[in-house]
Amino acid sequence: MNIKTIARLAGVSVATVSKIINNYPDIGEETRQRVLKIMEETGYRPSSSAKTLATKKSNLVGVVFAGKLNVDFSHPFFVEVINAFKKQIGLLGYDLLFFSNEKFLDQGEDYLARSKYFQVDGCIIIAGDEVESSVSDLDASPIPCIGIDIEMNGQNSCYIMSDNEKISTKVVEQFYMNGYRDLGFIGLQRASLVMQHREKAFKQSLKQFSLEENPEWLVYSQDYAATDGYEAAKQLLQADVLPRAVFAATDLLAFGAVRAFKEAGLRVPEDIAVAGCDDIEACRYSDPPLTTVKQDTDKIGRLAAMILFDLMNKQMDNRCIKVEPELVLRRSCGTLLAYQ
Amino acid sequence: MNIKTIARLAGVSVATVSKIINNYPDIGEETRQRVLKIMEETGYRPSSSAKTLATKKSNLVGVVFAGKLNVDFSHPFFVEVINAFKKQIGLLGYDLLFFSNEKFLDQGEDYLARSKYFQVDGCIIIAGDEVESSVSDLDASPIPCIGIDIEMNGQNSCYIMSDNEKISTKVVEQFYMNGYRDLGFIGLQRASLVMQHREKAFKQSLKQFSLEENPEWLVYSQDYAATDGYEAAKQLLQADVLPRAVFAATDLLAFGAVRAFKEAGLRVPEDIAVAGCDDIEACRYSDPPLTTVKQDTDKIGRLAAMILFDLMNKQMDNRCIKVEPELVLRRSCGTLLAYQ
DNA sequence: CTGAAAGCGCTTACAG
DNA sequence: CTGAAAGCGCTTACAG
Repeated sequence: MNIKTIARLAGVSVATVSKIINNYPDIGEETRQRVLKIMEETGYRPSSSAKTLATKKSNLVGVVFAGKLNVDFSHPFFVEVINAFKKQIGLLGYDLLFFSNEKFLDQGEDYLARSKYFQVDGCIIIAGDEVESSVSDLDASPIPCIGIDIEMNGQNSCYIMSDNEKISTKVVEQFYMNGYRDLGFIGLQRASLVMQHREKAFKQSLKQFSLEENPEWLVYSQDYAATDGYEAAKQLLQADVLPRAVFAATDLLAFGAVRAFKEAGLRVPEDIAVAGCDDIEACRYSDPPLTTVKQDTDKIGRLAAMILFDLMNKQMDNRCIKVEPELVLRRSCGTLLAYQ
Repeated sequence: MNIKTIARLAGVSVATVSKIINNYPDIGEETRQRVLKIMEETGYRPSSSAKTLATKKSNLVGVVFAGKLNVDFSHPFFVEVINAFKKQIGLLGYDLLFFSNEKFLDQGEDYLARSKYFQVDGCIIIAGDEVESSVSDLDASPIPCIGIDIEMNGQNSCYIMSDNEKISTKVVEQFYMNGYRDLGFIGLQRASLVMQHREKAFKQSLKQFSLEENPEWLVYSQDYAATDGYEAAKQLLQADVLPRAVFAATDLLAFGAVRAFKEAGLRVPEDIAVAGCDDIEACRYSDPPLTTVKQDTDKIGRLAAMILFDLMNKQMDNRCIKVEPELVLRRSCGTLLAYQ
C-alpha cells in the first residue's frame, strides 16, 4: 500500500495525494475529502524512509550516552533528564533514536557516522565520565547538538547543566547556618567536569565563610559506588581531628560514608553530619534520611528539547544554560543550634 | 556524498560499490581495496533511509512503553530491562527507536501505524497498567513483537515475565521458615496481570502451608506510590489482631507500610516483619534494610532480545517464558527463631 | 486546483 | 568478476 495506489483509487495524481498528506492549502476540498476517505479505508501509512530520502529530514533525534555511562543508562539523573526530554521533543514532533553503541564502537565507527547514516535532525549528548573523543566530531559537525553535563563548542551546539557551583555553595551555606565550622568533602579521584565544579565551589565557599580548608578532610573516592564512598570515608576517619560535617559529591558516596561512620561508632548526624547530592529515591528511606541537593532534571530535559528544536529550525548562538539546583533538607545534616 | 560519487571516483559501477559495502564475496580483491580506500578517504557513509526503502528492512526495533508507564519510564524495573535489552539487541545489529507517544496518541494514531511508518523490524512492548487497546493491533500484526509483563497472543509474538507466582511463594516460604504464621498482604486495587499473579500465588501459598487467610490482613493500595502503601497499611492496622508479617507487592508500598507501622509504635521487624518486591536501590539503605524479591532484569532484557531476534529472522511459535526471581534477605523480615 | 516527471540513494535480478 | 537498469515510495519545482 503506497501513495501510488491511493492516487489510482482516488483518480488523482500522486502529487495531489502528497500535498494532502502534508496539509498543503491549495487543494480542492472535495478532492481532499475523497482522498482522505480512501486513505482511512485502506489504512494507508506513508513510509518514513521514502520521506526522509526525499526531504533529507528524518524527524529523528539521536540519543548519545557518551563516556562511561554509555554501557548503562540506569542512573536516575540520566533517566529523568531523558524522560523529560522525550516528552517535550515528542510534543514537538520528533521521535528518539538510541544508538546501540556496543556493536558499532567495536567496529571503530563513531557517533557522527551513525548520525549521518540515520540522517537524524539533531542529537542530545548525555555525558558521563571519560567521554570518547568521537563526541567532538559530532560537536564540530553541522548536526545540531545539545549537551547535558558536557561542554560543547560547535557552531550548532548548546549545552545545559545544573549550576554545580551553586550545589556546593548551598550545602556549605546550610552547614554553616546549622552551626558547623569543620567541613569535609568526599570527591572523585578522576573528576568529571561536573565533579570539578562541585569541588572547586566547595573550596571557594569555605573561603567565603572563612572556614578552614583542612587537607585531611578532603578525600577522593575511586569510583561512584557506595562502596567507594565507604572506602573514602574510612580514609577520612584517620584524620587527627574529624570534621563535624561532610559533603559527599553524590548520594551513593554519602550512603557509603554513613555506613563507615556508623561502623566507627559515630552517630549521624549527632556526631557527624552528612549531605549528598542527586536526591535519589533512597534518600527518603535511608537511616537517617539524607539531606541532599536535587537537580531540576525535569527542567533540564525540557529546556534541552526546546533549545535543540530551535537549533534544528533556526540559527542560534552557541551558549551554555545553567539550571538552579534545590537543597532538600532531611535529618542527616542535623544542626548544632538545638544544643546551644 | 553518495554511492554514485564513490562509483565514479573508483571507476566502477554503483552495483559494485553496493556489493562491497554489503560484503558480497564475488568481487575482485583489487577492486574491493580500491573502493574501500576511496570510501575511507571521502568519509562516505551509506544512507539508512535509502537502504531501508530498497530493502524493506530498517534494522530498527521499536520500543513501546504501553499503558500508564508510557508517560514515565523512570521505574527501575523498566530501565534495567530495557538497558539489558539494548545491549543485547545492539550486539545483534539493531538500534532502538523510542516512539514519542505524547503527540501521536493525541492525534489518535496508534503503535501499529507508527511501526509501519518507521518500518521497524520488530517491537518490544513493556507494559504497565491499563494498557491501551492499540497494543493488541500491534500484537495481531505481522510485525514480530516481544512483550514484557504482558500477555501476547499474536502469531509473531512472544512474551516474557518474571515468574510472579514464585515471587509470592518464596516470600511466604521464607516467612514460614522464620516462624511467622499470621501473614498479611498489600496488593493493588486495580491489579495488573503481574499483580494478579502475585496475589493469587500469595493465597495459594498460604493454603500450602495451612496458614489462615484472614480477610482483614488483605488490603489494597490505591496506586504505586509509597504514600499509597502508607494508607493501605493504616487500614491494615485497624484489624482486630495484627498479622505478624506483611508482604507488600512492591518495595515502594513496603516503604510506605514501614512508615505507617513505625508511626503506630510498632518496631520492624521485631513487632511486624515486612517484605517487598523489586529490590530497588533504596532497599539497601532503608531502616531497616528491606527484604525483597529481585527480578532478574538482566536476564529478562537479554532473553527478550534473543527471542525477538529469532522472531524477526525465522519462524517461531508463540510462547511465554518465565524467569526465575531471587529472594534477597535483609533485616526487615526478621525471624522468630532467635527468640525461641 | 491538478498532474507529469525528475530525483532522493540505495539494492537486486539479470546479462555478459 | 562487473555493469546497466528498474524499482523502493516519497517530494517538489514546473507547467498548465
